[in-house]
Amino acid sequence: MTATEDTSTAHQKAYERIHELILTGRIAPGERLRERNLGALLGLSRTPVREALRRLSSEGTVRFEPNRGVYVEEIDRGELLEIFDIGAALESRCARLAARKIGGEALDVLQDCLDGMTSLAARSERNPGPDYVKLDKRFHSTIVAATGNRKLQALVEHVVSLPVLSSAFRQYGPDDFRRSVRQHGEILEAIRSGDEAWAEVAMRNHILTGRNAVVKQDGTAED
Amino acid sequence: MTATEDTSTAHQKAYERIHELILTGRIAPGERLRERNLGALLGLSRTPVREALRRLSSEGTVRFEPNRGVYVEEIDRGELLEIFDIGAALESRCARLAARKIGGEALDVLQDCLDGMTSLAARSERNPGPDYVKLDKRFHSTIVAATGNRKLQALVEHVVSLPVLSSAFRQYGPDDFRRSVRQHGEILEAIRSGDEAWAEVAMRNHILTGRNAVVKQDGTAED
DNA sequence: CGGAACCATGTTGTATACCATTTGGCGAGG
DNA sequence: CCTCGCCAAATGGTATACAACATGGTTCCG
Repeated sequence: MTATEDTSTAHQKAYERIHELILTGRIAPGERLRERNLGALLGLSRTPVREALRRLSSEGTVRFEPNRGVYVEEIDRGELLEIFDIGAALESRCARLAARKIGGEALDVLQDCLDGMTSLAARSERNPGPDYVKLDKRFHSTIVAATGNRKLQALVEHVVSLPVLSSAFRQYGPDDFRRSVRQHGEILEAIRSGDEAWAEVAMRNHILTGRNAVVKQDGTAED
Repeated sequence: MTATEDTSTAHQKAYERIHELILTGRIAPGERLRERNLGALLGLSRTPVREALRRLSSEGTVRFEPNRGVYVEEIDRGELLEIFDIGAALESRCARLAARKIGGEALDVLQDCLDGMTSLAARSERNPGPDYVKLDKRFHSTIVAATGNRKLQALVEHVVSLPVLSSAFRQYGPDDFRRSVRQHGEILEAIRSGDEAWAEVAMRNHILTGRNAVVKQDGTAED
């Protein structure tokens, strides 16, 4: 394990695995999720699986149809771009607040994430894989947490979960990942120096880069 | 029942009731929520209660501490104001999109909500009560749903759930409610006419009015 | 031959049971 | 008298069991 993930509880594990399955496309949009099935796959009972699905439902990633099952929520390009815009607004705001309020401990975490992402992006010729995504996630989460606003944290966690990661996962090439790492470095530097305006803009730049990647993959290209 | 609420499922009922208990302050911030307790109170087993708590947790309203229980999330004035700003940004954006995309059916729903709120606000000398809040919620939900963006819908649902309602509930007087009704009328008119800029501004005006109410109750005044 | 009702099967929704962990109190020992 | 450790009760975490609903196939009737 590269990231120190809290897989102590079953539902947490279920959430992470299912989320990953959806983001990586192993479970396609519109596809049905059978609770018993997932439970068997993860070696768990239906209960924690259901809790994970509730959470995913609350985040808008899946959809409960009463007595008729759970389905992966479809999302079209327009929606995704819209969400990127919102994510850019929210996260840049968080970066600004973080630059003002962040403490040394959180800065260390950010540095660790950055180091991890750097080595992953440098080492592999291909996509860095799930570990990279976890670090990316953690980096952003740490910044949002540094704002001290828990509700805001929950919010960004949701809006970020899908677009940033799904886009990153899908069609980023090695160069894209390296650029992403560089941008994370800029964000960290800006926050560390306490430059609110820079932090805000660096984050916005980062998110909109991801958005652009989605724009460019114009939907005609299949894997 | 004034609003056509979907209380068919137990967890839905649990969610609404618990949410209401928290918003109305019957359960105080920081207080512990015991699952068996709530189950007994609502006439349900722990399972749907737990699912409701998971959802509330995902929304940032409560906090799960592993093996140590669920607690109502505390929120200070600064956080709340911050959230209002975000809510203003998100909802005004939704209003703009809704003005472009909304259909006749959704407009009817909005009109119904407005009518209901009007009569509730006019009739009672005191605060209109929970029914008003449900209509308010439904009004906003309908607008967000009209954007056609499910992820965005989930997002706004979360950000709105606490601030708009809790503030409205707590210290609005009859005049405040009447003004709120008038603003809803403006929003509906703007959306119906398809005037995106107006819709956006009308919504922002509405949210920031609520924010101002929070600012004014300066924390020194007790009930 | 076509359609509708019924039944079998599978899946979700909810309740209950069991296990792990925490917590508060009591008693023994310093 | 204070402290440490053990024990019991309570509570959360997970698994399982049961009930309600949806679905697809089959059969019976028109």
